[in-house]
Amino acid sequence: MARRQASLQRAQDDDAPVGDLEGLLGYNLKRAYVILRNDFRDALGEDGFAPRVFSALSLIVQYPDITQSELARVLGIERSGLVAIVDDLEARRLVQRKPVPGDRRVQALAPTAAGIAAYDTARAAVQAHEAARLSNFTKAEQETLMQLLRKIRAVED
Amino acid sequence: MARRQASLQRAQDDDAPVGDLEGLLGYNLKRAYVILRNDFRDALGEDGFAPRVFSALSLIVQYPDITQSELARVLGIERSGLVAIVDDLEARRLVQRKPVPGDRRVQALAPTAAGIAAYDTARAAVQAHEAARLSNFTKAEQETLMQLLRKIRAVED
DNA sequence: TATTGTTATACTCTATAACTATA
DNA sequence: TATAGTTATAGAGTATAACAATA
Repeated sequence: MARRQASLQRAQDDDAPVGDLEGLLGYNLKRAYVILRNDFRDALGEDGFAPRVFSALSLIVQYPDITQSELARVLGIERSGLVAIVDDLEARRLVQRKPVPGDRRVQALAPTAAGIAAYDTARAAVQAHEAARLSNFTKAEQETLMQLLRKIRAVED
Repeated sequence: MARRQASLQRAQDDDAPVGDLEGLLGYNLKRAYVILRNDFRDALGEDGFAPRVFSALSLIVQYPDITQSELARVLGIERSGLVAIVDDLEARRLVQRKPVPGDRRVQALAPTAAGIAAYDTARAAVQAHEAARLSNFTKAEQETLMQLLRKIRAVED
């Protein structure tokens, strides 16, 4: 604990906190995550998709007839939380719940044509904002960062 | 959009989503952040510090007599949100609000002896959990990851 | 008995706006 | 006029528990 009682000058320059927090992965992840989440909202505008809704739509478009339970598991959220997300997408006529022959408990989720189009538009906007945010990164740095972030997930208990 | 209608097999293996989302920084950040946040809670236990309270305590311990406004700015949150955090720390007798001679609007924040001890304990626990989470990372990878995450903040608007 | 989708509920996090006391 | 701290409030986001229909 040698840095205690140091000056706050460096922190006052920018909004870069100093000291122990800088050395903690959780803290650095949180700060970076908040920046990207705000970028996301800027990219999709006032009544654009919430991040979770975008992620759900992405999977429904890419894996049509995915069920809600599968979707919840893949996204790492609760089934109950998915209801409002799918309600949202269905209210916008971007996704449709369909009965599955052979198991009447299950609802398969399929994108409408409008859903596919809306997803492509949103994805392009998000990707553009991310590219702008990473404009000071080399391609190699971008790839390394993504790879290391995925590596954290690889060990998940 | 070539991957559309592909199989969900890979996603079903683990909880690793596939497709477009994997290529988005925001998504990868969110997933990694959630893992580290859960680790943080495991590290500090049932009624341990919330992440924000821990961060505030960290700065108060390292920069005693920091004001609430400075603290809010450094942490990137609103002044109003800091009240409950400092209330929490003061209720636990870990931090004290002190009047500042010369400007009676300001409250300086100072850690108590118990606050310093509690911080050191908590920090050690968090660091241990982070080290465990990163056990499959080389030292160089850990350093690269931290550096790239900080680099995202460096361009913040 | 177990699973899918659902509802109800509550709790955390956080931003906005307005207030007060000081400057 | 502007700033520090505060209060009230509301909106996300998300987890838990319980339920009905179905397997």
